[in-house]
Amino acid sequence: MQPELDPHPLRSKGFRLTPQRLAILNVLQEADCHLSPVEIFQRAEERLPGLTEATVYRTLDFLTDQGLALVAHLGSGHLVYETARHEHHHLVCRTCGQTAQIDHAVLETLYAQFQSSTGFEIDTSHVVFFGHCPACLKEMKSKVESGRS
Amino acid sequence: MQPELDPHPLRSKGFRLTPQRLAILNVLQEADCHLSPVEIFQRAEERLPGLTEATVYRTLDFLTDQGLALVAHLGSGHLVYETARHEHHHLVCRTCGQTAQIDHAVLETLYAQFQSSTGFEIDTSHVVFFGHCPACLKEMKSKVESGRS
DNA sequence: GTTGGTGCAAAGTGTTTGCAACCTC
DNA sequence: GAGGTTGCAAACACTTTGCACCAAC
Repeated sequence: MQPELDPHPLRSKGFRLTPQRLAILNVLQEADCHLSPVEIFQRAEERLPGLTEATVYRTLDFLTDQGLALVAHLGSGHLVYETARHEHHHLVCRTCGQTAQIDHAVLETLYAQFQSSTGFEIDTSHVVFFGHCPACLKEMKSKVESGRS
Repeated sequence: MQPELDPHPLRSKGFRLTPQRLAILNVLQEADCHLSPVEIFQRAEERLPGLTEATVYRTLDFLTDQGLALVAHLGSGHLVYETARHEHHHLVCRTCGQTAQIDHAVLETLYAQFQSSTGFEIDTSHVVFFGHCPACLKEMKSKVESGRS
């Protein structure tokens, strides 16, 4: 049964299993949320002193190519990465940056609609919405109130 | 009747109406699509020689704050801007970068669902989806075909 | 005339790259 | 041992900032 037990898809694809790649994968899996390259570097460097940022960038790129990591644009124009393990989506507050997760099921119907109207197939593994969180909404509305009459 | 005819919301808010701001606003409105800061700089600089990139960045930021421009993350981790005039959304191909527009109506139902489940109010002015365009999809599928059996 | 806005140039940030040494296979 | 990976350091692209001058009000 050994061959099927191989825990590292990288090996089976012919890539080398380096401490750097393992450290970064572990960071992503343990964080279980989106992290910026710098955050990933900091956490991985704790486990693997001597790790460099260049390697983090290269590895994140590599892991994304191999389907082991997902990349998204959560705001501020920069990229964030997360493990490819779980199927969920993000809702980001434009005002405070707070994020909420969206259940995958909610989007399924919508995907079908998009696909039939545009031919595009939505990347089911990760979608990001921008909006305003309840707290910021409240604040914005109170400003409007005080503004009129 | 003059006061009510003022065509520039900036003036009425107490901001100055400079050639730079007008040029950049015009570029956004005429492009009628998303542009990167560099593209905006290039186009605006044709109309207003001497314009600098620093001013473009400052102005885009300013216009976004004032609600006259919208900012979005369309891929590659960088920001793009567009006029706040029209209500549409983007679908970006992760493979080739091609974009499609999505009708606003399609999303309205979804927004309601999100709002009730998370309390977030989706930014109705701009949403971006990532996926794969028909052409790239076809290519990806043919690769899978050739890969198996 | 005031004060906000711009140009200029420099610095800052995040990311990529070339190359020799290294380590996984 | 061979070749894929990494560390190092430099280069790179994009964006922001300080300050003096200018122009819109």
